[in-house]
Amino acid sequence: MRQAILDAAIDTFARNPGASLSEIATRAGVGRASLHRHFASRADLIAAASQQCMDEIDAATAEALKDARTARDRLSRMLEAVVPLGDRYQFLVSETVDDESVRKRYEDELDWLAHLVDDLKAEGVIAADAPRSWAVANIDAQVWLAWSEVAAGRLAPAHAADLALRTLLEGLAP
Amino acid sequence: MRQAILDAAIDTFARNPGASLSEIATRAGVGRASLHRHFASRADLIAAASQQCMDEIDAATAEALKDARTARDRLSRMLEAVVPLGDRYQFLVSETVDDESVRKRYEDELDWLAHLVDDLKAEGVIAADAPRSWAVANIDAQVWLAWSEVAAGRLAPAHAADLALRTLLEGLAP
DNA sequence: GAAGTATGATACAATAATGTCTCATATGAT
DNA sequence: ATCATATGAGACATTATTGTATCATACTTC
Repeated sequence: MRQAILDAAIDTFARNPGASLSEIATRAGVGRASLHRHFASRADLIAAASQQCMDEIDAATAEALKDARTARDRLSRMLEAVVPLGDRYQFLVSETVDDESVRKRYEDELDWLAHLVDDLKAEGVIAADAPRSWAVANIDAQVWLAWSEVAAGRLAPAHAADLALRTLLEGLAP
Repeated sequence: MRQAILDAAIDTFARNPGASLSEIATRAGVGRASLHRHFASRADLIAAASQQCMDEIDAATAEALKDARTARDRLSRMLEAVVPLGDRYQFLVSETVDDESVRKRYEDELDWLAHLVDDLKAEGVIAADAPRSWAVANIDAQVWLAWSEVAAGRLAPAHAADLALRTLLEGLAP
């Protein structure tokens, strides 16, 4: 039950940071009193959800990257790991999360991506003239795009990360 | 003043559909009483903002597309017209807007994009094997990406649509 | 300067949301 | 079946938000 509440919170708060706890409880299929039994306050729920999202992303990323040798390898593996967690990302960047340590951690993540972009340029995977922040933003966007197309049933989970990588590097042209 | 309220509403509701009217008023730099003088209720404010966004997008799109001859031309001109209105798009797809006629209009827009994708494939601009919904979602994403990079001052407005088009079709590779 | 209009701050009533608590019922373990 | 625990529904007090209204002050027009 606790996880159902967290999942409902992540999903709902990502799109509406002002959503009521009643709405979260309803979406989780539990009573509001039960929600309060698991999470003493709104802030507690958000903090727990934030922690879970960050832990999941960190674990998936660390596991995926441990054997990566090239920057391109890192990018590919990162996408494989993170696309299934697109909704977790979305929650963390939403206005719901207003915690300084989460902010810091997210900024570290962006920093890591920026360095990855630098390495991709050095390897000639990404064009040297592509604005760095533009490349970072596009990587982030592909994560969410792939996740939401899978969630909508319009894309097979097994192909999502590959398609995101291909679109990111080669675009949609033939 | 009325426009300042609408702009604040569009900007704020896009990210937090549950934002309070006090917050909107503050961001608009007006008193809450003044907000109510212009918009009798929350729903009225949202309806007016929705109408404005749709009108702006429709006008810009119609103007941009009137001389387009190829599908690629249409795409390029659509991006030029719509990137500066990325925040308007974001507002319309947010959970704030819960109006059936707006929903319908947005779906018509997606339908138009899907047909554009078909034409782009027929012209060989987009790969025939690219999933249709994937292409549509990527076009939408590039609008928002370009808009937000410009808003953050990381991208020059004059280059945004071009960069979006290039990234969409050719990706980030050299 | 005078008159008319607009505005922000504030108060108020009504409603919604939050956190706390109780109780009848459901669920799980034995 | 019995007992212990968990749960949802609802009540309650408090806080936040919304819509309405008032008033002193600011602003605009002449």
